[in-house]
Amino acid sequence: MADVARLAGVSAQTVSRVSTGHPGVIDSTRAQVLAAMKELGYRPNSAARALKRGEFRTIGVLLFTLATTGNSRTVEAIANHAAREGYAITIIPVAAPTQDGVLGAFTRLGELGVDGAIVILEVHLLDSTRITLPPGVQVVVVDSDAGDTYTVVDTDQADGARQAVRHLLSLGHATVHHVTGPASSFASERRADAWRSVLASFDRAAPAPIVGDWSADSGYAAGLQLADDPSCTAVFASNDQMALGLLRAFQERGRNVPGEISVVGFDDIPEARNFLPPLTTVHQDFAEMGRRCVQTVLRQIRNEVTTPGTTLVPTRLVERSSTAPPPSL
Amino acid sequence: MADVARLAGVSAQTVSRVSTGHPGVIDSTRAQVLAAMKELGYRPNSAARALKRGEFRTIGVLLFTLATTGNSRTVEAIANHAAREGYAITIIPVAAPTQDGVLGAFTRLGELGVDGAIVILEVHLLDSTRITLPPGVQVVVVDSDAGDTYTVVDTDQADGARQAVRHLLSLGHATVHHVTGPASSFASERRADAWRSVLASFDRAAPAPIVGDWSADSGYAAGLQLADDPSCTAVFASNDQMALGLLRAFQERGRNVPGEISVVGFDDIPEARNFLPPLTTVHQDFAEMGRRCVQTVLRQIRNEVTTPGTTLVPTRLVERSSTAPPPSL
DNA sequence: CCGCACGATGTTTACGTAAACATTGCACTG
DNA sequence: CAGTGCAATGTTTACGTAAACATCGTGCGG
Repeated sequence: MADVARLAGVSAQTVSRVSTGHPGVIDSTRAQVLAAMKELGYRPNSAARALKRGEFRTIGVLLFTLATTGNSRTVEAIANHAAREGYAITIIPVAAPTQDGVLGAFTRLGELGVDGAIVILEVHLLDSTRITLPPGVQVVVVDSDAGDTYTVVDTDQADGARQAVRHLLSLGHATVHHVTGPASSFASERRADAWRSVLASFDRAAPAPIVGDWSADSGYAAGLQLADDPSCTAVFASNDQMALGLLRAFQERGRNVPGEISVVGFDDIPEARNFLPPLTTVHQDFAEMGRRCVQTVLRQIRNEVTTPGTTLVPTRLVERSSTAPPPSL
Repeated sequence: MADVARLAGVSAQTVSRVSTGHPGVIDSTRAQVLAAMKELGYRPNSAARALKRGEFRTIGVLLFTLATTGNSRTVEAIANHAAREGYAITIIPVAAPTQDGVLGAFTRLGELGVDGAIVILEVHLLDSTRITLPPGVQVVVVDSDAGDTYTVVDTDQADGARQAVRHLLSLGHATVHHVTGPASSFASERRADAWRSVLASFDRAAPAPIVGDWSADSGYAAGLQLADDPSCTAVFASNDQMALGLLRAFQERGRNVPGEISVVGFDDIPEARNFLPPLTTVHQDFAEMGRRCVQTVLRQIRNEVTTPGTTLVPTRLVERSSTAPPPSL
């Protein structure tokens, strides 16, 4: 900066004013400074800026994996909205889905130069008293019911699942089987709860759910099991990948979808409309998730206040060709 | 830090020594300092650290989207390996796949406090003379042939495509159709080139390729076209999503896969093994990609030298159930 | 028993920026 | 034409840390 000032024949402060776009610099001066900056290839040093300003203009995103569609799309939306607000995002991978892994990630978060953080983690990993948030770092949590402690933004899991199950029942199915995500997942738990409660509200017996792990393979395994149960005419899978596995299993066992069995997924990944048959599924608005996360953290950062509470992002059922009335009708 | 020093009854420098794990501090002193840190909830200020040390321990990742499997899995691997080396990663989304979008991203990169960067972009967006790299920022490029200018790490696209095409020819197919990715994609171009050259080396005519856009929908559209061509018995799709679309189109048109038509994809996304039928595809090792990217940038950062050149990550064909000899045999 | 060497700790300083305050000069008013 | 006010620019200082150098004390060899 000093070099630029010298070359432009002004003070360092004027250079600073130009580089921050401050008003009160006459055009001719500004032009000189800009020329000098260009000639010397000057770039403001962000560390010094952050030090001086006391803010980093960076948001940390803590997550365990980017491999799930939901996470990667949420992160993408977060990155885009943050960029629009002039914030960068830093990914902080959680080494292992354990208390220690989370603890380590939070430690790094604290050392990292971040004004706020978005935590995309199963909540039960968060409730440890050992985790101390870096002071001054505002946090927003996704996929969690910690609404009384943290600020939470989440997809309306329950409503999505309700729509799925009601859709199947309204087609005439006697009941709906369910393939869940892993037990550790809050989202999966919510969806299962909603599934159970809708069945209960219609006085239908809830078959024992089959526990999957989000992978298509686990859906396939579940499908092999369900295919042999002639009473099974409708399955609600907790995500689209598992639904894909179901479709394959039913196809291999000669059970026609949707003729004999209907399948509904969750997420509406882009591929879902090209499954065989095209999948009826619950659409999640990941872009909106990201937008609200960013909006919420930024509000907290700017106000320096934490307001616990949960924001729900609505879902909607997308009807395609994997659902139909049961064969008996 | 001053407060901690006062409470512990030592100098600020000693606090610094403890917090950086410097040797030469007697245990009793260290314990006092640590206690004081804990009591006051002290966290080192990373901006000041970065300013003093002249490094940020952060790597920027420039990309256009996280929505493709390849990108998100590569980023995940990058994040994990970087974390292992004590580096954080910052995502810099490119607003639009245009020169201006890229330019903006590079500008932000320069302001961002980053020791190096990994650029996951189509190369033709990079060759603008308007793009000036921030001095001192080392760059590694993915999905590009800019090996003479930048350091490039990439999947061995050509070899993967060659394996796919050779596999189909060795099954007895007279020729192989091809559904490409978007014209702007370097990876797609490479795969198409390899497809063409293998056909040429076997003296087979290359049918006109169909241009897709990576989406399953575009694969479906291509499939509808190909299904009506009775001479088409084998298709190589440039990614798995488009292969999925092909499968649906063929199924809808009553063309049995693999009985009448064989399909090969590229990427080996986790879902591919649960397609109908399970997809033969070229496996990409994204984790290895990420590892090499990080390794390469870090080497550059540490040596402060740029060594142009290309590192290729090998691929391998995974044979599943979507390929078989052509019906005539 | 003196002095030297080394280990432990303290003091000074600089990293690059921007806020706060100081100064300059010019236009406009009475 | 002097005085006033404001716009443009300059000067000083502090942000939190860690390297470099300075100091202190202790143990050991001669």
